[in-house]
Amino acid sequence: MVTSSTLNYQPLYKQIKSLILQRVIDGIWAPGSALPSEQQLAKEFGVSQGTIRKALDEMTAENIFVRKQGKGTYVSQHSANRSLFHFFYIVSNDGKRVMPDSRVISVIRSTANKGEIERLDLKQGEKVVRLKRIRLLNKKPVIVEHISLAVKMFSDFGKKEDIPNTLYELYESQYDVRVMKAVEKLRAVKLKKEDAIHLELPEGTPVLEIDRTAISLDQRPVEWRLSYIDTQNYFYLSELT
Amino acid sequence: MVTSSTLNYQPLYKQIKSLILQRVIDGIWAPGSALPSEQQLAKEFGVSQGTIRKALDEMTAENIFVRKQGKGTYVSQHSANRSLFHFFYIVSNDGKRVMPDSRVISVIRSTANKGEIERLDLKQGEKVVRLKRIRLLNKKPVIVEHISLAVKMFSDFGKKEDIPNTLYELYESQYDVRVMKAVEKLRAVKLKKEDAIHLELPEGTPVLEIDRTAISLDQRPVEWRLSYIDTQNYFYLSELT
DNA sequence: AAGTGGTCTAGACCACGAG
DNA sequence: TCGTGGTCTAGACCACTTG
Repeated sequence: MVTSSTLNYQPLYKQIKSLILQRVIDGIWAPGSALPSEQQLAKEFGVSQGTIRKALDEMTAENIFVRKQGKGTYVSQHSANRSLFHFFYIVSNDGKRVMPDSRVISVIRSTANKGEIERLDLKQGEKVVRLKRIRLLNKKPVIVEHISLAVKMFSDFGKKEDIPNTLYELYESQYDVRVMKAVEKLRAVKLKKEDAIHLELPEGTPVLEIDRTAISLDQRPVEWRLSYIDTQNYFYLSELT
Repeated sequence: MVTSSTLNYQPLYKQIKSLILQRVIDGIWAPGSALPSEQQLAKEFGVSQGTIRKALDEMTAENIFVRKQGKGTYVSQHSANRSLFHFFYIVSNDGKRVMPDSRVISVIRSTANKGEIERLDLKQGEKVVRLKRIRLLNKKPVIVEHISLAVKMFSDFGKKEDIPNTLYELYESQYDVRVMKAVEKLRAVKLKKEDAIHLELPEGTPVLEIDRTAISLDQRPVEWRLSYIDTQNYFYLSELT
């Protein structure tokens, strides 16, 4: 008899991986907290320490966990450092990373437009929150951001809490949504009149447009962010391997 | 007695890794050829198969090797697919990857200018080869590239052989230089007059500038490439994790 | 069937951090 | 000194490729 086992074959450590991932998604281990030790997990799942290790190794490579030798394995959280720098690729001309500041221009609620429906995987008529803000580097406006979120995921966004500099931390702490990945499409465009005011530049100046969709741990689109960047003194850094 | 062993500590598999890397750099295993099996390497280096495996695992992650289950481990080469796509992040508006064609405009030799000295780590007065070419997507010019190479590394570049579409393959096959990494700085700028002619666009059109330095296996800068891209119908794709 | 990479185990020991 | 992650081994077996 031909079994389907050969088709369904998944290495043990991959299976362990999804079991562990599910726990993270379910919030059984909070971001920042330590996991049980490898030995404990091995005992619990009934596999060897090496197998647990291989699962955790892969998840650490995916930035789901952080390991600290001699201490333990931790559920990674978007620390200020990480959310600013790991997803923030704007660098000053001398190559140094810079800490951006931000100022909110507006927060409005509306019905999703075509771009939002597409990128956030919404249905016609669903509601969104739109946040417009500028980001400053060395006190000068450099980026205008247009951010869209689905209301169903972020119902009271901007109503009760202040909007912090690093949004991904807020999504995680207040809405239990963890951004793990982002896809960016870059192009050069002419600065629009409405954005020109905020960047204090003439209309038509070439700016870098970044069309970013942020994806959560469970593969759902979380945020659509359209940024316009003045790259006269800063650039976007990309390292390819 | 306090030994320095604790300071010099390097895991066995790291040591094995550098021994193996040296062989690749020395060309003892040609690109595309198969390595000895893990068991053979283990025997040769006097370690266990698992240790060899860990070394090869890391090097595979670094794109130095390619593994094929049931067949062997191979020294990776820049196949057309890889050099086009792995270092080529321009995608059409519908998200599909496109195969660029290229047309050489000029090849000249000169003394290195300031930018070249800096990026290629040259001394004042050293010679460079400059290649200017356009790249076409669907028969239309989309990219102008200004490429600079150190003459000392690529002495007869452009003299005897035709210049192929995929330069990194040429560097590898003719000059024994393997590009393993590239750093790109992106910004939006106004199209210059000299480039405008080639892209068939008005002077001043916003274009994406990519300032790329390619780095070899042994960490030396190999190539400086300044590209200007018309992003009206194409964009630059960046995936962050 | 033979050979290769891929997985898994059980157990040992090392380096690191904290008490 | 203890507990944690990190390394290493020897040996077994599985899945994939080729003859």
